[in-house]
Amino acid sequence: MNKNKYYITTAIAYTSGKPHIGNNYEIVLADSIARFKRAQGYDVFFQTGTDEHGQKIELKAEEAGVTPKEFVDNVAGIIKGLCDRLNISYDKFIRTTDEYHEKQVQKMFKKFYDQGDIYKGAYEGMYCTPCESFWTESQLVEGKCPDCGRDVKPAKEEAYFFKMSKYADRLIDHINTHPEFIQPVSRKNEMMNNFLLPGLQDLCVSRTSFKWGIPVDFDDRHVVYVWLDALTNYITGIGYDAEGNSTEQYKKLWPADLHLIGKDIVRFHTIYWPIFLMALGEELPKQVFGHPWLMMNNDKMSKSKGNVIYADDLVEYFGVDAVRYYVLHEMPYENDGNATWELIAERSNSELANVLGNLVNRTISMSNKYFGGVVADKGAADAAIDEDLKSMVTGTYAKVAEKMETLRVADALTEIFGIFKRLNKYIDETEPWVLAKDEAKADRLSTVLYNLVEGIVIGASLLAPFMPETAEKIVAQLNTNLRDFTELEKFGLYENGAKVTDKPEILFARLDMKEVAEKEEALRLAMIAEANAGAAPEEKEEAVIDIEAKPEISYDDFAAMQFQVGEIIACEAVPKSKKLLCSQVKIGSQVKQIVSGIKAYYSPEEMVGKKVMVLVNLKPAKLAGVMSEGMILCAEDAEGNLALMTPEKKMPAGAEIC
RNA sequence: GGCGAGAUAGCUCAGUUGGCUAGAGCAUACGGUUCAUACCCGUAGUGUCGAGGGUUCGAAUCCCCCUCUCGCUACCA
Repeated sequence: MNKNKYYITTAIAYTSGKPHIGNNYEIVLADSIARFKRAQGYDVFFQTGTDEHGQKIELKAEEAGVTPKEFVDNVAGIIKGLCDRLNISYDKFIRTTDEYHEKQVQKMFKKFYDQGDIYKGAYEGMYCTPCESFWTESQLVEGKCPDCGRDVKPAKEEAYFFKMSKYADRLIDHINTHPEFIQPVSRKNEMMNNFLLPGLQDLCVSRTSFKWGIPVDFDDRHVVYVWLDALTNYITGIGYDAEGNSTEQYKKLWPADLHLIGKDIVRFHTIYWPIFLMALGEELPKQVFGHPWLMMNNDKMSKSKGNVIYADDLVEYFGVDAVRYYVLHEMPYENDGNATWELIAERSNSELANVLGNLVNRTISMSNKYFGGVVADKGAADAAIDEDLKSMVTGTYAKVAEKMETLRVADALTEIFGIFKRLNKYIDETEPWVLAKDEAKADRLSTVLYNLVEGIVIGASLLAPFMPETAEKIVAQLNTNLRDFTELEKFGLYENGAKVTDKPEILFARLDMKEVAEKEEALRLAMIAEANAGAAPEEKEEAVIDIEAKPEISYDDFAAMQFQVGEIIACEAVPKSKKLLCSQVKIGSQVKQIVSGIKAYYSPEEMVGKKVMVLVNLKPAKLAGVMSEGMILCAEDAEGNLALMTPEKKMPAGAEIC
């Protein structure tokens, strides 16, 4: 055992709305690791929190008719409530609107600027409001945000940039010399191949297009943009000071031992965050683990599909530990996991109710039935059977600890349940009900029951970091306490002659699959109804779309563009591309080949015969290796749906549009 | 298009440097048992190991090629 510190963090949750179980998975995982490390004797500090700035929140607040602060206060409250329901043992809940955080972010920004890491430039491109991301035209997918698939607006703004390239070589070196830094390793390869080796782009770290953020104190038109604001929570939360007056706590805890994050933000945690830290002259975190996602029916959760699962609904129905068990045990290390109400119910029945709950119940029942609840080791051992049991039970801690060392939490749980399965088998081996019929074997029977109780106590103690409530319930029924981790390799510490409860409580009731299905269906319908009710007025509002105004142009600018009606005489999908159609377009007497990114909205068959609006004199270019000699024009709505522009009356191919 | 991962039992997956009749869990069937929440214990399976070719005494494993899936990324006028 040791007194080493262990600083673990989760990503901070964005407060634009209530998170679903897929988001909560991370914090349950972090919690089980934190609890396990604590039990091992580490001086653990576990930080989580909320990311509360940005344009999206500004807009959401406006929609809701409240101030941004009121909005995030509410959501942060919801998130804290979920943490409580999930029994999360965080030591610190940071909010990026906390005053000390905002102050330090300003100081860091200034420091970077003063030392030449941040410079002022201009950002021009397409902006996605929900993602708060700028994209170059070429990055867009079908003219939409490549991240979320939603509409983007052209925008240009003055902005501060961080010189990433300055630190790239050092980072590459660090990653190469610290193979454990990025986990799983497949993510490391992606970062190296896609970003670091080709050359890092500078990162935009400020915005002028919205106000809900931390102001840049020497240039108040700017607010600090998301990553510099959010990532730094890991140090501001424990008392970092950019002017050198960091707290003792900070000096003790930093660098973090583990940043637990979703695989979607690995890039920010393994590239930008380390570089910020290098620029601050601070050490890098020891490990970043990008965990996979929890899917619903192998599909992304969506309110309109009615398949969003919220932790509080699950906790209410299954109980907190059944939910914790499910997400911890069913999530693979590297691939996305899957969840449905049926799967959770099935797991709860087969593992929790049958294996664990029933074991505790039958053991206590027998103790009461045969010995009035008194559990005593009468020393009547059957060496062949008992020693195998004992060595299995006492050998489990080492196996579990080994799995936890590499964050194989699901495997650790499987090891622990091995104890309970082994104990069930022990009952069959010893057949207590047969022993009970023979007075001469009373001592043997007593010892058997003692061994069972002792085994359960050890198993429950190991289980405590993962299912704290259940572990407590078990030892309470056995009238004892959870065992310290230093004593898990000893067998026989249960107080000889102690008495178990005479009213065993059912730990996990068996669930009727039909009822589970009905419950799920009811929630699904309610959710769809809510989504529709919410969506209807929204659609009305979006009947009109405003896009950002472009600079005025002269008539000559306009006249330079040649628009004509084209008739599509043939069309086929571009091989090896996901979104492109290649059309042969008849314009007057000539036929041009034009490639367009509209495969998602029009099939090649339905394109043929259409009269469309074509920009004819656009410089030809190769798309996905296919020559394109113009542009077919489309209208686009807020969702990014495309519609071809066709003449309102019959017009011949080649007719000029002017 | 680039880089990477993968395809094994009905389902989820494990199979180290090639080596006995290819495994585990869940689900299924059968048997045992009755302390217990109709539970627990045991037994049994079934596999063209994605397709094809090659190296080898021997290939799920190594090489080539093909098909499909997935991740990251680029392009998408």
